[in-house]
Amino acid sequence: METPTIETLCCTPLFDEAIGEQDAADLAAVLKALADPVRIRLVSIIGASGEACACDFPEMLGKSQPTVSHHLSQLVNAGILEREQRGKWAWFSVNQARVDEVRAVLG
Amino acid sequence: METPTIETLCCTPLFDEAIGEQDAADLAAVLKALADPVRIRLVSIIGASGEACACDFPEMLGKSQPTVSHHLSQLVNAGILEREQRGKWAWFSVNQARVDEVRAVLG
DNA sequence: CCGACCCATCGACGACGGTCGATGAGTGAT
DNA sequence: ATCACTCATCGACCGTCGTCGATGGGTCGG
Repeated sequence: METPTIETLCCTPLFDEAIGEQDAADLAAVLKALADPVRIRLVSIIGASGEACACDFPEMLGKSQPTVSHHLSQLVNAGILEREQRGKWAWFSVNQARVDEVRAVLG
Repeated sequence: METPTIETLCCTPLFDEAIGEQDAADLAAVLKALADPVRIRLVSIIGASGEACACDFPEMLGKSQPTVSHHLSQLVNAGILEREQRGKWAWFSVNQARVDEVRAVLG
């Protein structure tokens, strides 16, 4: 060995990797879907109400209808919301299992 | 009243607001700090190791030193990591209380 | 069949975020 | 004092994201 100096003493005992690179990317994707004020309020309102149709959100949130639709899509794609079409209206509910999944990883 | 038609039947019983607008913004800020693959791996490694100095991260993560420093700052600003200077080295540890805070909101 | 309504998609724009090379402040050893 | 080393900050680049107006596909009532 070539004369080990002080820098080899810094931090050798480091857990190599607690979470895999792929798992980290997957978790980041879900968290990114939640990391927006509008989307948090959407999940909060829908969760508290059990289910809700999209028609009320633009006024409640002060956002345009396309913007709300965009956010709802993000949440559905991330598996956080479920979407169900009822005639003219689109109804949404929270996929609690998915939320619990995230909570579990943080523990 | 002006002849209530079918659209008034859509979704009147809606919880007005489960989470405040300000609280939503605050929570979004913390989640945004976590919503990145590199930062998740950082928190994971540091959490599993108890504490860790910044010197090993560039090689472990395959990212440049400025990039790692940038991500560590984000996490410290969000209150997720604690920073402690020890001579030349900067040591980081996980603020578990902050993480539990997030977990609690998701429940 | 036609008009009204709900909602997703598209296109565009401005703002934000991750990344890196270069630089500088601070520390410790010689 | 000088040098080597660690790490934060700066400036720049470019991709991503939140937002909205306009458009279009579906659904219901008349």
